[in-house]
Amino acid sequence: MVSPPNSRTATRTAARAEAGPALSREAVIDRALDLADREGLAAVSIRRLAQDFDVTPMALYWHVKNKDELLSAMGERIVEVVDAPDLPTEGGLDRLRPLLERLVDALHRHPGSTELVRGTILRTATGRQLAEQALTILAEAGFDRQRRADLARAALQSVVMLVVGAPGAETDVPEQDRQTMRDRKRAELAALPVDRFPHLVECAGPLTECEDPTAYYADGIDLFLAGVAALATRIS
Amino acid sequence: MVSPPNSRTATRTAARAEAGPALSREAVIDRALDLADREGLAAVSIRRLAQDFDVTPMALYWHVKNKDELLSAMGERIVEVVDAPDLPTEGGLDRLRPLLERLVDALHRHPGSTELVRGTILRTATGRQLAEQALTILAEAGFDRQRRADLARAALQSVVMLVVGAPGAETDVPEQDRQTMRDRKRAELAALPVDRFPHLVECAGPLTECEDPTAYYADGIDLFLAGVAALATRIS
DNA sequence: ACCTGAACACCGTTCAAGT
DNA sequence: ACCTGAACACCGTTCAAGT
Repeated sequence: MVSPPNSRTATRTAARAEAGPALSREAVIDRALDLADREGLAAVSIRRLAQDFDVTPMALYWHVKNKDELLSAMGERIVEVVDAPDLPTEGGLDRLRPLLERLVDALHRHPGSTELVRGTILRTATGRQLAEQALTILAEAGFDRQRRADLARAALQSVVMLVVGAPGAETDVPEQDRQTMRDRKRAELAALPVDRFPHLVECAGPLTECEDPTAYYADGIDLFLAGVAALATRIS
Repeated sequence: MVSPPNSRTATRTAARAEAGPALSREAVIDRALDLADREGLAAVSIRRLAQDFDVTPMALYWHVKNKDELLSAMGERIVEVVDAPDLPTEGGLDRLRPLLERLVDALHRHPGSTELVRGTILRTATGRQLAEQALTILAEAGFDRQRRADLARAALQSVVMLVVGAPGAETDVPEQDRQTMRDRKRAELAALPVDRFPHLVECAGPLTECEDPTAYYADGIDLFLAGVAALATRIS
């Protein structure tokens, strides 16, 4: 029994059929994002990705410059899908809300890589568009240059923080271990001495698990907007 | 010419004299924190630390369980130095301010490792004390269990965010390259088309460099407290 | 109690070479 | 244009052995 002349290619093609699309820059980035969501950002390695594509590690270097560039591209990719809203000419600070909501939605699709967004947001087209819109709204609300820069930054960072810091967001650990991890944390808090940490014990549940993500994100955005609105009344 | 019987020990002792204190769990953690501040968290490796102590990598495993435990210990160490204030019985939500201020001060001492705090804060004694105090204040302000859990979490995370997300905080890059990096970013923003990104161009400076850190942190805490205060008036 | 030596399974990356 | 092979310098970690 002899192997067919191109058995190696054949098996590779078969593996690709399982693995999905052929090697390309886009495919690499998407696969890296999925991998990060499933097993954590630490699981993303050039060699691991190459294995998934049934290709040698060096093949990836044709499509991405190096690992740093891959990580940047992942962050940029997450933001680029945001469909930035048109900026109404009226509406005051409330016009910030749709910006933040859309960004949350985009980040929430890839929580495992959301922290990468922090470093890339001002380098992507849509990220810059969102920042420009935020700065415009803040300028019209009367904030000076320094203040609106800080508030725009805080807006974007708060959104990132909401996602990566959500209760029960253990994105650094493989998917199947996450619930175990949450349960362990919760039990740890619940077992604290009640006389010294009554509130921590009482809040063990809501501190370790997010029952209603929609409400969580809405409340998070509310908090930020309430803060900005309060500061705005102080200056006028 | 023969070497003295214990020449190896002698040179090692000499190296230690340069390197500082002898090997110990505390020393390892402190050195790791300093290394992270100078060269970024990525520069912290077991082997690199061992080299700094003039010792084999395996020697470290006597003092720390593994690298993960070292990273946790670094985060815990940063928080443990906080001298949690006594909680006044009166004063309302403003009592949150000293909590956040002291945490900012502590984090600010090790910006390169501050992100590690996110995962360890509820596992340290002082972290739990701060959280318990925050929850107490929020409970007395009338927030329900779910809300005060989310707000306490937001409080601690906002502080972390303020430090790691400060303009010009390029903690992932070696110390000597940071100014260059900031200048590059600023130039990039300033070079954007003025017709499409007028505010981004205008704010290129304040977005990439922090002129007055004290004011920056104070304003950041103000923003959060203003938000919480506004939410508090909505429920009562 | 504290440290070393040898070994293993990973990692990113370069460079010349293949098709 | 796109991929491979070989090689290099790193990394975390285990285990048995030394003192």
